[in-house]
Amino acid sequence: MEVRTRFAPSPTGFMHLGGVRTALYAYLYAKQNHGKFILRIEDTDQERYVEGATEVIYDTLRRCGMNWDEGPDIGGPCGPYIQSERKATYMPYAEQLVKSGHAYYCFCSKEEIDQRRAKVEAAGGTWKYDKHCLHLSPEEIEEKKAAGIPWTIRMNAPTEGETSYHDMVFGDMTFQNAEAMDDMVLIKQDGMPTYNFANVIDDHLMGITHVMRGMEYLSSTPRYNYLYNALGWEIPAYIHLPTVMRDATHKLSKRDGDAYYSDFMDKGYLTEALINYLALVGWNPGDDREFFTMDELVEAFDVKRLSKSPGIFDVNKLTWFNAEYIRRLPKEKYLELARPWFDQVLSEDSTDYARLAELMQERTEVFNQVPGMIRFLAELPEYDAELFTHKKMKTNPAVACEALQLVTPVLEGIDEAQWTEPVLHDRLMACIQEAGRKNGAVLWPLRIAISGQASTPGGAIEIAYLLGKEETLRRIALGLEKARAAC
RNA sequence: GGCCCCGUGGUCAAGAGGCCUAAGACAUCGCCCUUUCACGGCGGUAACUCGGGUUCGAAUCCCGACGGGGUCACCA
Repeated sequence: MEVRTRFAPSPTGFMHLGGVRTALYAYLYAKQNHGKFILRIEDTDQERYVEGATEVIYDTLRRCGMNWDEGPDIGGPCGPYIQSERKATYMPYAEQLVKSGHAYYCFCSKEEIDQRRAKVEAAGGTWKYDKHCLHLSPEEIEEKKAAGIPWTIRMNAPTEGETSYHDMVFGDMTFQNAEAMDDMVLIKQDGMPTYNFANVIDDHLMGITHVMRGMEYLSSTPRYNYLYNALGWEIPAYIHLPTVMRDATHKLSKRDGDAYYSDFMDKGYLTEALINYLALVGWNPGDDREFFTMDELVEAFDVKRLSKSPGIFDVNKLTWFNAEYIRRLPKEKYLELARPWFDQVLSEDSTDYARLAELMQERTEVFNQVPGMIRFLAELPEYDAELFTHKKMKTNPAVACEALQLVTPVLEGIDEAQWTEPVLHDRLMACIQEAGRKNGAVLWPLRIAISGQASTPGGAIEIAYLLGKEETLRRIALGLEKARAAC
């Protein structure tokens, strides 16, 4: 039988990383079994409708390389793939369940239920819908409906016995019906199905063979199975996934500002790196491989190697992956991606972007660090003369003074048109040798003077080249003053 | 609180009774390379939650405790 998995997000406007990972595993499982990956939008909660939210889902999935075989935009044999457009398909099944005694009309208002609930809880009990409307006669039901009293349809949950099912990750699960089941609402007052109901109906109608979802559904699965059985449908295989956590005690959540796919894209993470990392939170290939393309993941993925315990999302490791992916980028691609970040503080008219990109590529972990790393090129930062002191280079302000004086005429003597790294290198090295100095003793102060900071992308020569003759000389003069004042 | 799940270093994790004086990766620390930083190379610190069993032998099996998470909506 063909494997069919689905990703069924609700359109909230953002793609949660936990959701991205769930989608990823569902995609991988389908593809490695040469099956179909289906996208379904679960928007039965009309109050939560968000403009443009489905586009966010499409866009994210596409950029991640998870192309769906059936979905709202491309259609398919089981459409429509948006639940709000399927409204009419759910009611008949609900009515069928009413007829067979597995469900019933309920006319209780929210307020009435709240009251009864409060009473039970005040008495120290645990509330569960009390089947108040279960035994309404057909006449009573018609009367109430005719009177315009809003109604819902509730599942008539069994109060005894137990339900068992098998999960491909967690193994065999057994629940006492009295504990795990309740008369959950199937059809809401607005006529829309609840998630619980629509999910079951659609998964069946769309031929989903393997249901992948977060482990928070582990304990509600008996209720879904009850529905499948009541409808006479085959229960799908279940693959519940461990939670992605922020730390040991908190889930990744929007409050951290680090839970959404877009958060990471905005910061300058690469989708490939994110996917690669995410795949490894909760799953591992069983060997030491860490780098995977999507195709390699499809090949290597194995449900049996899915973890049961929650995984903490480690930004450190993600960042390392990102840096690795950035280093492996072709030069041109790097420049293309870095350009907007360069533009934040520099202009291509005055800076050799291509060269800057070469220098920056191996130092970039996340693109949002780039502006801060190159800002000194646009403007010499305030710095302390103490920066001229470096024990290993054996420099201090006094040494810097001499070094800068030594170097000034040499640089002044270089023609504007000759201001290239090779020329800079040769002239500088020649004069250093002639003066009998150590490279570091001259180049360290030079770099400090022209950059104003201890750490820069590239050494004195590269920085001088990037800055150009005029600016380099200007900064050296400034540095000289500063060094002098400090001796 | 009831029910369910989980428990190897700071993090991801290998480990499915002896191969474990417990792998690898990230992070961290030190050294080397180097005109800084980074990259790279080398090395170090660091873990089987605890307590009982079972067994000749347990990180691996069982029980309990403890810890953490999940779930108990007309939200998904």
